[in-house]
Amino acid sequence: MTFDYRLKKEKDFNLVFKKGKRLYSESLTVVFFPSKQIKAGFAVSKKHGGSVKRNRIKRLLRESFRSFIPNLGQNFFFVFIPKVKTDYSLAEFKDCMNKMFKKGGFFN
RNA sequence: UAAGUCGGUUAUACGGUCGCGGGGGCAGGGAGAGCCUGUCAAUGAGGAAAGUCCGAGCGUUUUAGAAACAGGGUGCCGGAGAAAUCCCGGUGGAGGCGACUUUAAGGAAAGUGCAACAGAAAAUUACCGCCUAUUUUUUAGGUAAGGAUGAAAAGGUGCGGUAAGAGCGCACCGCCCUUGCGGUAACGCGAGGGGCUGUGUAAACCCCACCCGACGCAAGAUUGACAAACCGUUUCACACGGGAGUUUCACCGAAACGGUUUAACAAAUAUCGCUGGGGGAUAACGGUAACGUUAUUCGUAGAUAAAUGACCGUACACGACAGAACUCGGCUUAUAGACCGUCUUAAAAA
RNA sequence: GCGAGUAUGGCGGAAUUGGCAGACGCGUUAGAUUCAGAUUCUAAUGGUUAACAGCCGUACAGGUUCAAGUCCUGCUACUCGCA
Repeated sequence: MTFDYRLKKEKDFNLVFKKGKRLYSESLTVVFFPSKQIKAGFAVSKKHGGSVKRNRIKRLLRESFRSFIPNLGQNFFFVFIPKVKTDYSLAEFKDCMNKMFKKGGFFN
């Protein structure tokens, strides 16, 4: 997942959180808002654990989002919020993302 | 062999595919600029990166300069080091059969405070008791052995002594003074003398000695407008203001006018600070050691919503604690498993 | 990243200089009042125990002291400030 696909600025985050819509699944919440580009950000708080755990979660989320980029037709800002659990796995995140993208109709 | 003691090392390894961070080479595009694209081979978290408990560099504040007070810190001796409350070696105390561990360890005879309850009394004490005289139950005197209270009761134990007792006398121990020897020193070992009122607490205030200005990379710097900085000229003045505890001293003047500086971007990192530094590894020499000196060699993260992941294969001990955010030296805390060495005790054998 | 603070019953919140920990309020439980309930009144209320005594107990682990919620050190959790 390259530099261009990342959501960075605080303005953008605030925009998405204030005006965006939400979808829920077992281990993920996604907030999205239409825009010019596809960009994704990840909100992982201290509730999820120490810095090692938090980095691990972000890596897994980035990896799973990367696999969906070619299939996404419309341009949106996404913010993913994982739910607090003891264990996380890539397959679980991929599954949840797939479900939510189908629900929202983001695929081509 | 068992139980222990102290110290050290390591922190999954190798290969393949996709992906990420910061650079580099090559090729192409472009007037030009890492401005864009492609490609190649390298490279990319720790022993604690953590806590932020100390110290230092570095930055800003007047170049942090002088003195006094306030505030804070440290406190056996010697050494190492840029420095430190750390580190190394020793001394005394405490614990352990021992290897060894541990220790904020100056001053209570400068002064002040506190010592609840209990007890007669908590610092020049006398309730019961004991003894003597008077007397028959008091009064006066002597005394601090015994009782009782307490965490602590006025050197301890024994013998002598006495009306009863008491360092009143003696012996041993403790304390203080003098002194000899050893040690750089803390101190140790010994000799002589003194009968030797004076509790504990300074991690209570405090005294003594030594040290410390404050704030921190979210420090701070650069680029636009308002403005600011610098330079020059003129005028005014010795007052006011300027340091993030206070006072005094030192130091720095103020205003007006003229000139010079100004590519883009406007973001809570656009650029700098931002990584070569008291660096690491190996060897030799000096030192008990911390460490020092010399030689050789290595080139080693620099992000900013913030880089290490996914999948597959092989091996085994089946992988703990855990993620750089200016840098370095210590401390403290978390930590699976494996390996190496040191010494001690007990048992057995020789 | 840097700096500062707080922690005491079920909850809020006291405890002067170190000297009997849990004042006070709320809640809970039991009893009384009532036909019943509310209100009111009384009692109990940290743990261990059937109960008493004793022991333990101020986030946790040590230290100083005769004695620690209080002083010192470490550590954990939470809160606040700084562009």
